[in-house]
Amino acid sequence: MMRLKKDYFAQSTLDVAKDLLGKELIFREFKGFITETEAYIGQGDPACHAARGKTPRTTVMFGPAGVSYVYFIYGMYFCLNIVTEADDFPAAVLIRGLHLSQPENKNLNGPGKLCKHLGITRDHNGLDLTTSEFFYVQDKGLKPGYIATPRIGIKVGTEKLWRFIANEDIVGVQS
DNA sequence: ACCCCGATCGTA
DNA sequence: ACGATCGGGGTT
Repeated sequence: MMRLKKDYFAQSTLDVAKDLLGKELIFREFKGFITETEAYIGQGDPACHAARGKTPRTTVMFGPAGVSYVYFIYGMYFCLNIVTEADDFPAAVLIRGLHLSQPENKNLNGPGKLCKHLGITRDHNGLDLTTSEFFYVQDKGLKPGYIATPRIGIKVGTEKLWRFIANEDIVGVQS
């Protein structure tokens, strides 16, 4: 079975964020390899939305691993995360880049652009990627190398190198 | 009820 | 470097 299940997402967030590079994300008719991720861990990470406890928005991050966390930002964009770790341990991996292979060959760099292109909105918050028929992640055997950098767009937690970018030569052109 | 500002992006 | 655009969440 290639599809990633709950045990996979329930691992440490940093491990999942790195390992998701090169995995294939499926959303409806769209299919593509994950090229960039960021880790957010509620405990000790002030940049994480869940850092100051459970709120209506962050509730899904406190729930089971493998569930989508989609949030609205800057009045016009949505960003897709996948919840990680054990129940009641708030953490998630932000999907920042996707190299689409279907239905077109296109590189989607940036979480806002990615969601806009795929049509991911608040309606897709809280979906279980380990059971959904149209929204899931699978392992196609790709294991790209990567680099780690500070995360983008945050003002706290910038010392952590929790952004992971797959090597271009394996999964396609970055930017 | 109010107000500040953000896990972004396109344009300058 | 900056503006667009609006919901979340802390504060009053």
